Amino acid sequence: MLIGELAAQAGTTTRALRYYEEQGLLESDRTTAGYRLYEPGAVRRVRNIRELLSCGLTVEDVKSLLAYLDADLPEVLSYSPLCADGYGVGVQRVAQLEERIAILTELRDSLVHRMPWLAAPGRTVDEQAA
Amino acid sequence: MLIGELAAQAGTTTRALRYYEEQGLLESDRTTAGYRLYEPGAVRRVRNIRELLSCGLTVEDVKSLLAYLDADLPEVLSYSPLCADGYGVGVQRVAQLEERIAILTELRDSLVHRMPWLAAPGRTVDEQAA
DNA sequence: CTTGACCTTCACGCAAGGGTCAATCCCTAG
DNA sequence: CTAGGGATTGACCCTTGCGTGAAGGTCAAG
Repeated sequence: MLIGELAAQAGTTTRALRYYEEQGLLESDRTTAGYRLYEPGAVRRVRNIRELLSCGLTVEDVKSLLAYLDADLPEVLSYSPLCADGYGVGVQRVAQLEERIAILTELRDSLVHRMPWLAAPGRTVDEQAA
Repeated sequence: MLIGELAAQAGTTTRALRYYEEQGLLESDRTTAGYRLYEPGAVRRVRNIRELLSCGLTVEDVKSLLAYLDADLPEVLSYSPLCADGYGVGVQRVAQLEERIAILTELRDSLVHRMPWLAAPGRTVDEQAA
C-alpha cells in the first residue's frame, strides 16, 4: 500500500503521514524508487495515532505509547498493562488540560469582571452573584 | 522618561514596549538621537494595555480600545460609553474564550473516557456516573 | 575608552500539520 | 517507443499570539 491509499483509508493526508514518520510515530518500508510502502495494519495504527491526538495527547505522548499502537486501542486503553506507560501520560495530560481550562476560565472571569455589562450567559462571575 | 524607566515603572520589559509600539498600541516622541521619550502618563497606559492583555484580550482587541487606554480603566470599563467599542470586543472575546474552554473540556472528557482508570478528580465524565 | 542604555532588523519559539516546489517515478494509451 | 498524466519524494516556508533573543550600531557620561 502506498502513502496515498493509506491516507485515504485512514482518513487523513499524505502530508500528515510524512509528518508522523518524521516524528517517529510511524515507520515505512521503501520501494526501490524510494516510495513509502505500508502493510494493511498501518491503517489501524494511523487511526490509533489520530484518535489519541484528537483526544488531546501530544505527539510526544503518543510516542511514549508506541508499543500499543498496533493493537485495538479501546481494549488496550481500558484494561491492559499499558497502565505503566499510559497512566503517567494520561494523568499528566489530563492535568495539563485542566490547568489550561482553569487558566482560560480565570481569563474569562477576569474579563467579565472587568466588563460587568457582559453578564456572562455562561457561568460563575461569583456564581452570578446568586 | 526613557524606555528603560517606563518598562521598570510599568513592570514590563523594553522589548515588550517596542513590540506594543510596533503593534500600534503605544506611541512615543523621539529625542534627536532617536531615543523613545514618554510622558509620565504612559505608565498608566502601559499598565492598562497589560491588564487588558492579561484578561484575555488580543492585541487587536486592545487596538480597538485605544481611545480609552489613558483613562482609569476600571471606571471606564464599568460605566462609560466605551460600550459601543468595548461591548462587541468583550462579547466576542468571551465567546471565543468559552469556545476554547469547551474544546479543551471535550478533549479532557474524551481522554478520560478513553482511559477510564484516570477517574478524573476534576469533573464530568458523565458526571462521574453518579 | 569604556560601560551601559538605547537603536533597528531579523529570527526563533510553540503544535500539528498545510501549501507549494522541482524532480522523480509509475502506468497507460497511441 | 514515447509522451502524458497522476502519484510520490524531500525541502522549504506559512499559519496564531505574544512576545524573546541575538547581532551590530549609536549615544551619553565617567
